[in-house]
Amino acid sequence: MQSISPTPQSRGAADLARTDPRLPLHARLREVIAERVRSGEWSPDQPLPAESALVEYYEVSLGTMRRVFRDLVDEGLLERRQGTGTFVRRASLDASLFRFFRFGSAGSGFPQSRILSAARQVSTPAIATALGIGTGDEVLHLHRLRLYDEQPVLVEDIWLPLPLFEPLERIGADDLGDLLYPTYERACGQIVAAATEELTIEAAGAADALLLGCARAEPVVVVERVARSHDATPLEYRRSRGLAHTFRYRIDIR
Amino acid sequence: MQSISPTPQSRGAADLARTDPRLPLHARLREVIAERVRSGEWSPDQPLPAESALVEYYEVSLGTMRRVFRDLVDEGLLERRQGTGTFVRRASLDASLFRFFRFGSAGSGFPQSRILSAARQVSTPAIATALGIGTGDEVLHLHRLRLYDEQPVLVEDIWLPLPLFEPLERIGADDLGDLLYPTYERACGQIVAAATEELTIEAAGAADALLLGCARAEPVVVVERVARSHDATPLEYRRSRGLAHTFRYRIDIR
DNA sequence: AAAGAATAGTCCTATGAAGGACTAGACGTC
DNA sequence: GACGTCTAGTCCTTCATAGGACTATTCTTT
Repeated sequence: MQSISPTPQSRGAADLARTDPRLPLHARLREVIAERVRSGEWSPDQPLPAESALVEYYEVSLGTMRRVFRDLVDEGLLERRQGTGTFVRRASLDASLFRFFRFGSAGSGFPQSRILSAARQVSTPAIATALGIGTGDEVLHLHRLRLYDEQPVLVEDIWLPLPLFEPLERIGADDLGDLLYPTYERACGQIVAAATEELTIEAAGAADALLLGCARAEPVVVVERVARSHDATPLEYRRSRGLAHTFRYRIDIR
Repeated sequence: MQSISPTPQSRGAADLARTDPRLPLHARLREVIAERVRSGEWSPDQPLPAESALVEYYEVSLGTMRRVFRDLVDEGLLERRQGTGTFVRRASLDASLFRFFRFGSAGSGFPQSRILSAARQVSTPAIATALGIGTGDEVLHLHRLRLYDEQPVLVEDIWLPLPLFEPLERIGADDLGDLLYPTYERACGQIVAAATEELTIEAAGAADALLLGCARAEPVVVVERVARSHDATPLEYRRSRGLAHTFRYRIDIR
């Protein structure tokens, strides 16, 4: 007599069976889906399969499936549009540095960015730590000035790990555009999904003082950012400096 | 023949009927419950009625009720403990200012606070705006120094609207304790549920320089906080200053 | 008294089913 | 071509039901 097959019927149920059975089903399914998202299986322009399709594939109820999606939306991994579909979330952090600084003519002005230099460089320990690579590994270094209404506002150094961002070298510095993150995605297929920022206050160095048009040793706010992909790989290390007296940051707690 | 009563059966359903019927049921019920929480109907120590009881009272399904609770937990209004109950959330922001500043000996040291003065004062326009009262209305003003390992770290001015916080005047300045928010609750029945903070950078004034032990005009970080109750009434306006070179703030985006 | 077992009350997980709301594209009419 | 209508496909709402997990208390036993 042949033994009844103990294996699940669908491919999806098999994937689920591999997760920790002590966890609730929705938590297990969440990890399975999150893993597929992080692996880059779906681009931000293609919708994920419909919830009804996934319900069949994983053999769970609609309620469970929707719970999973809601958690992943809260987590910032996905976004849903009624009538349209479920999409991998594409972050929009590029202009966000400006939220730290205030300017004379709010609204009327326009932001601009000027690449001052772009060159290969050997990574220092600080850069290597931030990007999770080895000290001495080659990185791409961009030096950039950001303006608002023709006024210099931010000085930025940007470091990018190198095999990954090689395509950028073939783009002229003038063609990188004002927004870098869409360029990363277009040229290198890298999607920035999250970032950590650290704010400190220092005295302006000679070079920065010149660019920002202030006295030496004037206080500047330093924003250090590490941007990451969905799977938490560091993609970019950025150090931005702006005049302290234009700094203003607002935060709502709970 | 008597007309069949068109009114809902339960008191809860009647409350629901008064909300905007174009909204989904869970959104309407959320507002009804949020209003009851904000009105102070339940203290943070008493559990709300069980979800099963509310399901009967409002004549909705368990799924809808749980959706409402989940939204309110996400909003920071409630917290739930399995097996125990659902409670109004009590915020714990008091020590949080320290998260903006770093210190030499992390961990080992202990925070301390010293009230320098406590007195009635007539509110300036800035104070009145922050607290949503009239310019010239009386407020209670606390001047406070916060230390870490005996080292002065923060200078604080705190203003409290006055009929409300009168009980504090009867407490000796020395008995206010290191943590003010629990004292607000105990003495005045006011629960701090949320806050807005704004960070800017200024030059130290003479008095602050003396207290912080730094040179005049040295850069300081100013944290302006407006703390609010669940129903968004401003409870406290606070202006804290700390040395800029000890400042470090970390933020995770998405 | 102390340790363990039963219990009542709470929130949590999961399913199945029915219908509604919203969007984008195809189609036809004017 | 411009404008509506239709339609298939998506996510969204709501209900009813069943059982499990967790906590605090009471009761029993030792």
